[in-house]
Amino acid sequence: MDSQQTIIIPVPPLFNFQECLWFLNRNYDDCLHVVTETAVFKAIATPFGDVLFRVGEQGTFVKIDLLQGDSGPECRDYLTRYVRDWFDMDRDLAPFYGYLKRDSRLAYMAEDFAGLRLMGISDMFEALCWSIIGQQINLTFAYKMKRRMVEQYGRHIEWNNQVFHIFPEPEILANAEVEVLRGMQFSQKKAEYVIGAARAFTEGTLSRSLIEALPDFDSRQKALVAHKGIGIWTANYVLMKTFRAPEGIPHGDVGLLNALVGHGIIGARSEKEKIEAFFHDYAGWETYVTFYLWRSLAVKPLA
DNA sequence: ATCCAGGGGTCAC
DNA sequence: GTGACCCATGGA
Repeated sequence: MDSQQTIIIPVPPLFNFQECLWFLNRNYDDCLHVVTETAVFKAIATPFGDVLFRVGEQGTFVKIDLLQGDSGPECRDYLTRYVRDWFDMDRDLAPFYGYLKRDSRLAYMAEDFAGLRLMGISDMFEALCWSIIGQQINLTFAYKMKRRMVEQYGRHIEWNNQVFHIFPEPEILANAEVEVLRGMQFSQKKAEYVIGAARAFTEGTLSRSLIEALPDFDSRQKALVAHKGIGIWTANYVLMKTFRAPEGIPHGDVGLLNALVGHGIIGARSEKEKIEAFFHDYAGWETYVTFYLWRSLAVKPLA
């Protein structure tokens, strides 16, 4: 009985749960999961209904505990795949670490961030909305806006006197009003973009399966950028987080550029050819090195 | 007040 | 395709 509510997954080499957990927490207030010292709680919508689960570590296993919702075998399989994807557990990082260690500027990352995985956002609609919200504003503020939107439009699960939020469905946000989002400090355009994205999903002109069906990175990027409010940065962010496309470099990203300057890889933000050369050296791992550079921007608080 | 923040759209060339 | 310019909304 109890065993049916627990799933264990052997951890792959070069995997460090605590590093991943720390990234999920950082110093931001993400409303879509709750991180403790040893675990992360998350509620999601599944084909089997809303589910609340906890991901922790047990020896050399990642352990998923089902706390609320369907615990049948199909749902457990779904959650297993979900967590494997979320933590990018099926990737062999050895080649990437090979590149890092040959790069004197970034070699320290292979030690300091050892086992950190590129944390994904498997729900493309969520990834898209989040990247629209995050355009050109600081992350602290972006997380606040996301929280207001999720609390207003999303479902939630209550468990142990705590609330766990689920990202809103496109059908709900498609009928949201710009004025309401403006009240949550969305700019006019940002409100229009999010609602527009939700309508594209409900109308079927945009979906994960549509993008997935396209043959290559360029056509996927192109299909995304065709929508209002989605530029290269936003499209590539989605391709990185949802589809895990290695080429999904968030070109022009302020954090990325700051990290490149900070590591002496470029002298100024405008040095486009040096940036290109840098990513050429990490071919196949462009988004991973971007993720690690983002990670380098966040300083771990002293114990 | 000033500059910055995990950009996008428009419009000329 | 590229670059200049404008836009929005807080944070520090």
